[in-house]
Amino acid sequence: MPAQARRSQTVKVRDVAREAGVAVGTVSRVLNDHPTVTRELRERVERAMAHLGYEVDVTAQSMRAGRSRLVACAIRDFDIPRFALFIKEAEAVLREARYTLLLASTTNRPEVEIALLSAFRRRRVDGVMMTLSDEQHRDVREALSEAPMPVLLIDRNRIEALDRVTADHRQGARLATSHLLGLGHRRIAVLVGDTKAFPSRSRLEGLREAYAAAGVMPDPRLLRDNVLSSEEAYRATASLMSLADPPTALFVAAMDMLGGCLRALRTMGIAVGDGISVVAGSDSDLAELHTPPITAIAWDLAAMGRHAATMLLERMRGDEIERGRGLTVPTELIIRGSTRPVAN
Amino acid sequence: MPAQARRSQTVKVRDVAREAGVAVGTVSRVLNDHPTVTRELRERVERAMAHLGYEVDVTAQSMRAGRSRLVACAIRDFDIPRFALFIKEAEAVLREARYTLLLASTTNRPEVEIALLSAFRRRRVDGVMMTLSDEQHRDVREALSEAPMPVLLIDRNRIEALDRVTADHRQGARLATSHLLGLGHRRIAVLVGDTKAFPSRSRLEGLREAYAAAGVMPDPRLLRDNVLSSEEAYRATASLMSLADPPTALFVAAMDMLGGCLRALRTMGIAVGDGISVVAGSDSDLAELHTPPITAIAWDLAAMGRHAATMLLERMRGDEIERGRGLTVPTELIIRGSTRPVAN
DNA sequence: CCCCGCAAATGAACCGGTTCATTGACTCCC
DNA sequence: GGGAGTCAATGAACCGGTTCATTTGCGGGG
Repeated sequence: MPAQARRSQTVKVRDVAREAGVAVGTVSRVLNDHPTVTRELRERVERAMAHLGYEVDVTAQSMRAGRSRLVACAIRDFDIPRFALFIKEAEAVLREARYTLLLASTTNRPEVEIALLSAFRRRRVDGVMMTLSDEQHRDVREALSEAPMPVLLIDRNRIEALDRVTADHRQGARLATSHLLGLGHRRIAVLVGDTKAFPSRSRLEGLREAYAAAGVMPDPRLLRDNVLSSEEAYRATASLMSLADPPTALFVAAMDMLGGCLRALRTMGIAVGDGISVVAGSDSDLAELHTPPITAIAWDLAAMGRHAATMLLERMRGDEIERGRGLTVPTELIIRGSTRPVAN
Repeated sequence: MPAQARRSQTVKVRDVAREAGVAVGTVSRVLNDHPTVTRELRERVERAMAHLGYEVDVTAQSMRAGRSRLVACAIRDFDIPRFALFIKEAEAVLREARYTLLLASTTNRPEVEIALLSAFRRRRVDGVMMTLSDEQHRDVREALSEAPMPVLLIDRNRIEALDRVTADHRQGARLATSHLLGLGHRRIAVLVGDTKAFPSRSRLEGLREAYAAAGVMPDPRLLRDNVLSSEEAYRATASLMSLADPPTALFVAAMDMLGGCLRALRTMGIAVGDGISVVAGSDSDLAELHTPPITAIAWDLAAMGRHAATMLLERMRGDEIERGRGLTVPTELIIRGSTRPVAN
């Protein structure tokens, strides 16, 4: 069927109005559940719509209204297994409120974040939830402050004016570190991600607090930051375990990096538990079902997704709420067999 | 700032035209890289845009053009870790082509699939890639055939008119089953997902082919279908292993169900490898790093995502291509320590 | 010098809804 | 009976781009 023919065939409010013998304004009011329509006309219009197979053109509605019923989610990389849960729950909440989710990857680069914000504006997106590669980045902050729609930060907290949903990574890291120190470990290797971002900064804080509480000094040579991929985790672990005086414990304080570390340990023939104590920064089937099972920090990403969507919707509704609300989901340490007293 | 004030402040083509001293048509032609604009005017218009901070309104463009530069992806559940890879790669290809990805979950229900197709039409979405809960569902097929935009099926193949990207699950299942039969296993338990959908059907075909080639009859009492969640996998495994004559091998022929099975085996104190041979239907860190490592079927989901997006874009471009093109990515069996000769 | 042909530029009409000032009908009350 | 008040319904104007029939300008040929 030629596109043109199809095009001219589509049923419009005009056609519905003619069929029902009413004005276009009335059809529009029926469409939008406006209260000032008599039951009789409403029914006539609805019959006409059903009869003609009418479907509103959302692009026309968006153009007129200046909003799109779209909510964008931009994160650094959606190939983080547990993050899918966040998105899944957020989408469910948004769809329930008759919004559609728009998804984009920032690849953790400021210029992409800025370009996406601009694209979202041009699309008249109604709200945005996103991660940031660097909360201090001047141009990103400017783009955020100029954004006409509400923006909610995902696991970021440095921009006071914006709403945010975070996990209590500090607490998790503190628990994990205290646990290891309590088992007598003093040479604890730590892998963290991007220290410009909240989660890693926050974990480092928790780590330091635990050391301070124990009256012990951390060894900076055992810290590896900017570990953002499994391959980097592999290399970092390999290099740490090759030190003259290797660590007795490994704290993988980044999301979804456990696999890379375990691969390195296996390659080097080092046994988890006996050879080295391991704590995973995020829980997973792998951590739970490994032999031995791996002590891990856990938090509820599904709840984060739901809260993020809910808070953003509230903000979009324009309710008079104080700016920069923050919600923090707690973290817990699940102690399993991979962490053992240090051998003397 | 009041929305109304902001609203009236936005810069429009009209304003750019006035500033540059040209007609609105010219501004539009510059925006769309139309060739019949002299370099001088183009530059003047571009300067005016930069000066005024002009941003096109995509909703207006969409309304006029009847298309939105949106591509929708609707899958049954995005909380399938490996699927994130598909989406990630598809999004990258689409963004490269200046399309934005719209994401929705069908929760594997036909009525949701139909509702989403309708919502995509109303939004003038330019293309759709999706899974289907049941390719034979009458109403879904009708909704698909009435869709004005191209639809590409993800790992589904029963609708001849539609393009599709599939994995060769039959091959994977055949290899896995032959491998187990070759090790002497005759009591092989099998978990599959929804047999109304292509992947499970296809795996069952491969399974039967392998049995036929070996001249052995499968035991239907060892088959569990409709295993769609980890919890169901747990229960199915537990029930299979409680049989009077329990299986010697377990073929987890569904995506991402390995965790549930392993949990059940662990709870029952059955050792993978010695106690039972296990094959995973999809590869993962868990399969690779388990002790013993678990034999698994692997395929390239990233490539599937790239191909899906590329094929859909070609179709959207309206190129004269035969309808219903199919692309199949190969599967391979990665043999690891979890599959051993049957104990006699 | 004039006319033709071509290319560049113009701006009104259009896309398909929503909004709101206006009209029309009806009720209520004095 | 008539005027005020209420409420439903009307439809032209509008949202912000794009398109295309028309105009303008310019070079070249006769």
